[in-house]
Amino acid sequence: MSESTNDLSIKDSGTAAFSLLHPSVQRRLWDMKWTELRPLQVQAINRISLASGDLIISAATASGKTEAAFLPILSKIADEPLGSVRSLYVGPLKALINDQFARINDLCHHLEMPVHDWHGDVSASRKAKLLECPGGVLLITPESLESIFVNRSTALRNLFNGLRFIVIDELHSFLDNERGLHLRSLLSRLRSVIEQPASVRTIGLSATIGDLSIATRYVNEDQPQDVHTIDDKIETRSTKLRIHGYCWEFEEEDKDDNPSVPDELMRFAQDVVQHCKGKSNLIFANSKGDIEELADLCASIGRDEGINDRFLVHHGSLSAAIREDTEATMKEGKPATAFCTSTLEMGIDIGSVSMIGQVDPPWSVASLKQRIGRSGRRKGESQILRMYIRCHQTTPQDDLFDRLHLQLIQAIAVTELMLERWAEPARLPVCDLSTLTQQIISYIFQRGGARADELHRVLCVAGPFRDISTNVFAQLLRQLVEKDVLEQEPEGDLILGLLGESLRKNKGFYAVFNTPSEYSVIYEGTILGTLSSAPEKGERLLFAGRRWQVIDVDPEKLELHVIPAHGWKRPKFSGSGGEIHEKIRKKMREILLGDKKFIYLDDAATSLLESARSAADISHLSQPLISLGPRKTAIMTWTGTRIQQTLVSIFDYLKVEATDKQIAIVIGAPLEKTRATLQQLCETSFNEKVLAYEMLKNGSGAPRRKYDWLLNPELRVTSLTGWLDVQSAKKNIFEAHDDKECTGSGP
DNA sequence: GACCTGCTGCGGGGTG
Repeated sequence: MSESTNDLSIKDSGTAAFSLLHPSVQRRLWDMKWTELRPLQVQAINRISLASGDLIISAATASGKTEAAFLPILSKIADEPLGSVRSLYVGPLKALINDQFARINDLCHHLEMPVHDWHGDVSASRKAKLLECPGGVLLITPESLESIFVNRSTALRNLFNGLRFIVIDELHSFLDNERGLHLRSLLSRLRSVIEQPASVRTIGLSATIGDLSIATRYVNEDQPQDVHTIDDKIETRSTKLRIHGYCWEFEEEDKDDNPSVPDELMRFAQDVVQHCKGKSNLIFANSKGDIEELADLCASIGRDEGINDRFLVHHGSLSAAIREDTEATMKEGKPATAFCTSTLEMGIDIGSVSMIGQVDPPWSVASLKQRIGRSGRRKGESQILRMYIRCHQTTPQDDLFDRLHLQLIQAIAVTELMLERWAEPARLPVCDLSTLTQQIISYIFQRGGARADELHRVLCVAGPFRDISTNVFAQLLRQLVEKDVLEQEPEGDLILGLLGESLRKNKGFYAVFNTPSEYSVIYEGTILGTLSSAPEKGERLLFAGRRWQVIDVDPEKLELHVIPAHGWKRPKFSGSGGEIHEKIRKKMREILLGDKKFIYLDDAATSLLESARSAADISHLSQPLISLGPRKTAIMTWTGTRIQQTLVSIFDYLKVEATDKQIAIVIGAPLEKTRATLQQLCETSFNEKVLAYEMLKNGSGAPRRKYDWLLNPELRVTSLTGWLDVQSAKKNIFEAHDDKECTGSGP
């Protein structure tokens, strides 16, 4: 080795940590001309090299988390012989795995360490190579890990028997959804296959999250208190913020093929183009339709004004080729703006971005934080965020909730909460019988059959489905036998029935999340992406940042053929939204009823806030109940999506007409009658099951999971009761009701 | 009113 440690100026704090690394890893860092280890990396190296147990590294994007984990991991497994994968890396995206594969391979330059990747785009021959000679590091998606359990069950033990580390990247993206539950189940099943599961350490890499206790429970449910956390909260980059307000009369949808563009919409798009000009930018919007529409409008303004910047699109309904094209253009570093959904929120490297735009408020503070983190990644640069908020033009005769400009108020609320360094704590999913069903099928197929008590032990006692009682589990098994998903053999073993076998054979089996079938949009044999519903033949269409005309619709093959055209029409996508946390709505109350000034608002936003506040004042919004005329009363709930939905189902049950108005529930009854209803509500004790039945009957608001259609009503209700929040809903009403009694004055 | 994520086995045909 020609270099000596003297050539390095790795700072003192890092020297000791550096000395803990394997000589070949050290040598690679010299090659790469690293001059220092970041504090986060020093901590992680010490922890992984010198201690035992699980670990969570929580830090902003681009803080060097991957190296923090893999420098010491590679050092520890460097001299282990082949014969088993030593470190399993699970990532949520194929693109992320490709990125990380290159980075980890790079670190292994001087090591005799194989690095394997396994996901849907990896060739069968590469997969065969791993199966033939397992060793080193394996990077994989949860779905591909599932495919190993289903299709390579005999190779499982051989592959993983000597496993030492499990790394879960972007851990925050797994905490509160079915996919994360799926992954937990797979990892728990993996441990049950290997000889010394206790010696496997789990390391989670996460963006900064609100509540680390959920993440520690995710990583080690038995001993969450033993999970060490490295929380790198230091945000050295400064943030520049601006909220721009716009206000116009929105047109009804579904007009002709060339809708006119209102002046204020034009002003908004021109502002976006001005702010973006000559730089690299990401503009996030809340819907794919918005993205297509705005990208088209900005591109045409750019052309008219002779601006050479590119305006691109990126969202989940576009083909991989188009998305990769956008990513590549962004990476080039030439002036370009990508209009995108949360597809560009996570850690894929798209180079340096100078400005982040957000059209309308984001649904969560956590997501806003992630988005801002994508800008100002060069040393010394600040993060720049511009929010563009579109509001309805209103007159005093309009609906109260339109006059409150809730979009703007929500934008200020998430901004304020972000400045307070708060973010939504995740909630682990409860009573997810759909994902449990998928795991039952998977386990039975892996083992070629299983007894009921064995299934229960593996999935519900050792695995993550602990919140499901023995009784409900038995009911579920009976139901699955009834539906022919499972069959019981005379000796008592459960095997797959006809339906179970066909579900398992379907290539969609490996994912636990819902994916409805959609139309492919095709131009000259190339698939541009997908649409959930087909426009009529001859209609115009904005798609993938270009204008098209539909020339053929094939409902059998689900194909939509298009040719370039001039007119335009916003495309329709289907989707269900997320949940808004109650703290955001509480903050909105504070903003609407207070008089605090916000320096980051532009003039238009400031005057919209003023008019919202005066509407709030005139309508006595601080009161818990507001009369909206002879037949309508608003109950001011100021709470999150889940409690709102629970309250609506309570009113449905009481046969009272109720509508969710974000910050309130509007009752179809006069004030006095509503007061009586609330009195009744406070005195009644509700059975959650009854409410869940009510919600199921109305078919609205409740989450729909992939295999819910296999459940009978009783099991559906059981899984819904885990989602409803009756206690908090009643508390919300109690407080409002008590408040009224205390103040003794109605509006 | 609204995001995102993932995917195997097998048979047919072509090439060296």
